[in-house]
Amino acid sequence: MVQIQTLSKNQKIILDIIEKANEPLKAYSILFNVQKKGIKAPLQVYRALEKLIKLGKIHKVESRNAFVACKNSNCEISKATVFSICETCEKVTEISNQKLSKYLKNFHDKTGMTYKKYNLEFYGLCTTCKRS
Amino acid sequence: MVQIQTLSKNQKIILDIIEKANEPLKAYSILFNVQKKGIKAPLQVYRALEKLIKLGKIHKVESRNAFVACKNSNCEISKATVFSICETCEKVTEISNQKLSKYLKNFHDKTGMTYKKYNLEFYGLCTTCKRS
DNA sequence: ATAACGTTTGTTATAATATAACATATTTGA
DNA sequence: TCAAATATGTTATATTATAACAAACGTTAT
Repeated sequence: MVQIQTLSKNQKIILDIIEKANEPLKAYSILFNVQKKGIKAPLQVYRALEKLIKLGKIHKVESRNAFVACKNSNCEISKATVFSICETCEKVTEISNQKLSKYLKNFHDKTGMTYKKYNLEFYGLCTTCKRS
Repeated sequence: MVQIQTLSKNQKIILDIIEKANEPLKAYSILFNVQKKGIKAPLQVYRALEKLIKLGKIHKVESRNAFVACKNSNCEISKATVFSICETCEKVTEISNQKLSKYLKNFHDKTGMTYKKYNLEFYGLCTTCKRS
């Protein structure tokens, strides 16, 4: 049975804000932005974020404690994320590279551990910051 | 000139605890453990952690806000980390795989961004937890 | 030796990030 | 239609991390 997931009110509001932002958003900055829409408490934000992550609509950029909309797998549940992060301007880009994905999906270490998902973050200098 | 880095008192104390632990340690759990040694404030811990990371002696497991000793590059500054994390027992292992390291070191995306370092975290089930 | 510099320490206060616990409402599905 | 699952609202609190300032220490060049 195909599950068509409809988002709840809070989830829609929060996804909308994250999608419209062109940078990763922090939970409390999201909270600030949605207070006029009736979402008053951190927990309401965190609960929506949790669900949106589970659905693959957004990702958490772990090293930055920030959240970005998924640009790659349209509406699919994505458990494999790769980001490039500029350490100067903090610009974050989700990388979609088939070869890399395939390589990582098939990676297995000596221990025989099964990997269900991964998160890879590259840190460096973006082309703009490299110039200046 | 080769710089032989000697650690300061606090740095030694904190590195010692992290090295002796067989699991990632949280900053405040480290703090609790070193209070008998005179380290009383969070900032003292965080400052030592920051330095130890810079020296490559320890790594931060970003998704867990926890710190582990570097098992791989003995005393070298390590900017390329790969961890496997069991989502059930939370066991964390640093992975040292030459092929993977080489692959990631040479990776470059379309944008031309220069990567100085990366952090990769695999999540899954370790062999022990798989059995039960 | 000592001045100058960078690093480390100690300390208090506070900011930023995230979850617990409980009551109620809403949606979904057999 | 009623039971189960999901979502909401709310208050309180836990956890993680940094700001700001003053003092001590360590290294190096004179």
